[in-house]
Amino acid sequence: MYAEVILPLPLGATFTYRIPQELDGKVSIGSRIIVPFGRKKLYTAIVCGLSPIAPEDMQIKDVMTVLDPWPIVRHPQLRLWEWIGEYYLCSIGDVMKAALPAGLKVESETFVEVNPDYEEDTSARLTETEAVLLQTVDHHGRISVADLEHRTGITRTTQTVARLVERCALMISEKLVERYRAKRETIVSLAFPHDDTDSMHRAFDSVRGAPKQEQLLIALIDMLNKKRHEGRDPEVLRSDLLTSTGLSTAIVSALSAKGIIRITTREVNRFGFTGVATGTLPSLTDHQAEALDRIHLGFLKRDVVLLHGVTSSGKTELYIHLIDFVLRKGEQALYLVPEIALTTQLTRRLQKVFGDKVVIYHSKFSDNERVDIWKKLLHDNSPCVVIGARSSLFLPYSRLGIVIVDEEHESSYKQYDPAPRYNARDTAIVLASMHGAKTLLGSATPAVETYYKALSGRYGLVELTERYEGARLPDIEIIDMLDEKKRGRSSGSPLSMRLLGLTRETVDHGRQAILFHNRRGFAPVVMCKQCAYVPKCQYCDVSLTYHRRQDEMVCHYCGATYKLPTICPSCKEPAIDVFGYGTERLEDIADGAFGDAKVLRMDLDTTRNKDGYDKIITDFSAGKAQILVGTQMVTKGLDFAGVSLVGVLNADTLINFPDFRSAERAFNMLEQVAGRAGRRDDIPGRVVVQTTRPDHPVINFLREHDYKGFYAHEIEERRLYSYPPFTRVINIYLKHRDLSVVADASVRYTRRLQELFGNRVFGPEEPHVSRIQSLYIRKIMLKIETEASMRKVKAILRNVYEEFMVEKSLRSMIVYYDVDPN
DNA sequence: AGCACGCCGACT
DNA sequence: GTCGGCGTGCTC
Repeated sequence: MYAEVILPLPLGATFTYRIPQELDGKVSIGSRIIVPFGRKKLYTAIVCGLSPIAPEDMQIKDVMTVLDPWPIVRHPQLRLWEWIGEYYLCSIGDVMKAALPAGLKVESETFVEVNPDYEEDTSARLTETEAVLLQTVDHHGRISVADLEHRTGITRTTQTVARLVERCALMISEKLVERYRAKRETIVSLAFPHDDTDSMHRAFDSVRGAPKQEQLLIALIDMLNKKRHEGRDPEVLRSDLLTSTGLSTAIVSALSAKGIIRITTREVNRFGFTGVATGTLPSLTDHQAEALDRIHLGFLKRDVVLLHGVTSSGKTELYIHLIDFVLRKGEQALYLVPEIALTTQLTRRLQKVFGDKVVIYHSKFSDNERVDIWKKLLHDNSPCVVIGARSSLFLPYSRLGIVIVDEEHESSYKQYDPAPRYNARDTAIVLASMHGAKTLLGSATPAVETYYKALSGRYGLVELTERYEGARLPDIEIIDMLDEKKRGRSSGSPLSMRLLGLTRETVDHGRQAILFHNRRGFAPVVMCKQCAYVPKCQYCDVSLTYHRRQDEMVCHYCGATYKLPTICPSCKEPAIDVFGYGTERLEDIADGAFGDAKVLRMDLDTTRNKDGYDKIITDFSAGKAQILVGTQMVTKGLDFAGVSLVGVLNADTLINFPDFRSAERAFNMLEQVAGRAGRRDDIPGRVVVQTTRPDHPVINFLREHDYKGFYAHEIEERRLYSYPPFTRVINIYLKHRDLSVVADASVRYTRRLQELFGNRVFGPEEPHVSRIQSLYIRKIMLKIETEASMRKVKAILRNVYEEFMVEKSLRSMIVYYDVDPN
């Protein structure tokens, strides 16, 4: 038999391997196997097909190992992988890379060791590099090539190592590096039945004169009796035994060696939910109950229903009821959230109702944890609800009943880099349909595309217009910053007098304020006051942001850091200064301006580690701070009861974004932040938006919280300029290290596409950041009618690509697609 | 994506 | 000659 195989590489094709006799019958579709690929590398591959026929004119290698006794990828998953590859124009290997947690993708590494039979041949002396390498290997024993290069600082060892192997000095081998480790616990129990008094006496006799062993034995018997008394299994965790006695593992081993106790280990899962599930569902208001009925009705006719509910209208309660409904049918539910960050508050809520049926899955989990969850879903068919970010689409569901996509409009559902550049919301709908399941999209500000589909009848539509317990939407006050400047009041401060006053008032009343600003770091502009020189990133063609905490300039695209120059590299004057405001500086200003009010900051820099985000949220909701300064992050579905003021410092940065989604993005984001104010009816919320464009449509609709008005306005713009949902956009990116090569190639590429697609092609455009990590970029945009056949479009795109890639000078040009871009 | 191979220029 | 840099082609 022959296995068709997917490799985790960006290669278009699948590959065929022979299944050797000894593995006969052990390989099925979805199996995880190890195969040799290329000269020496070993990779994890997933079997996607089996055939008795060998492909012709090809040397076929053998499958090396079958890693698991059963397939680890289910059929519907493989179909989803294929769909993503097709639709988002990337290789299935790219999809596999994103889908499998790293712990399931073992790879080989090359190791070298000294040949024990090697004797120095004095007639042919070693070169210096050879000698250094040999010496290092000798010193370290078996060492990986990567490690060797790291230690010696020699970059190209392969040639040298090859020569040393030829001279029989070194031996090389490929070793599989297994990353996954199951969590194990060590259990201690008596080696004999507890009522066997003879053995018991003998045991105590044998520890006489060893007080610590005796102490441990007594403690163990104590704990075991207690467990037995409580009707639980008579076994004790070694860690519990050690902490309660303060003794070391050596004592445990000694008792084990004497045959008194038995030590066993077992795998445990990492889902340590220990709380108690109340199992009671939240009660629903009349409005909510009605909406729930309408959702159920909607699902009778449609596979997708949009729940359009204003902020604080209690969408989560409805989700919980829907999940419960599905779990009762014995099916699984997937609850997608746009940011990992959102999960904490939500998880607690769901766990209270569903207890250990709640499974959390996102990228900040360790790899081992993710593998555990994968395996749990693979073997355990009992109903559960998975809460997760977009990667949780890839888990091995067996009987999915519903997918809920919360905040479906969120742009973070779209993966931008690396491939697969998929939208989790749209992929969720496909996944659900593969399982015969339903999809519920929920949002206060649905994406224009989604609302359009709902209005045109492709999706069901259920609206929830009442805010929880009648709480009013906050009043929105627009502050014209040009006006403010004219009156000379702001004097360069990022806070208008009005916002300053309101914040002070809020703090004085013992309430909380959120200040939203879309720029992190201390100062977004570094410039020479003398000659206007602006330092840029050497790889990315963007100006740098000054971060004061680390006292360095940071490139927000690639993360490169630079020292702040003391003298201007251009005019040699000591006139370098920083300008503008980022969240770091805002935190400073707020700290100084509001007396003893405590200020917290939430942005990428303060939430780097796993718990950073949690800590800020817990502290702020516990009232440990009065002011929260932050970027985007503060807009995302957080529930702070004490917040009565939200300030948006610069709405212009949102409005002025130069792409077709900027108005939508700005409206959603502003409406979202506004929703953070006055979550309780006893504290009226107030929102202050500072802008230099108070008459912009986005601002006008925002003032009235008028989503439908905004939609009606925006959909006309989209129709007028043929943007989604009336067309499908595909962006084509060309990258090359040489500016003249991309510049020229992109013009010709566009021209060629125009011959085939006519006026559906736009560009080439030099993107905002026209160079990232030393590669120059050009963008070509394609607007295709939604009814057009994607298959044909894809075929044409592939042909054009092939046409250009035969040119020698373009071989090293990178071409990739972004389908349905943000 | 890796990795080898081949060509080129620099160093000794 | 040796070493490192870089472009090119191939992987069942």
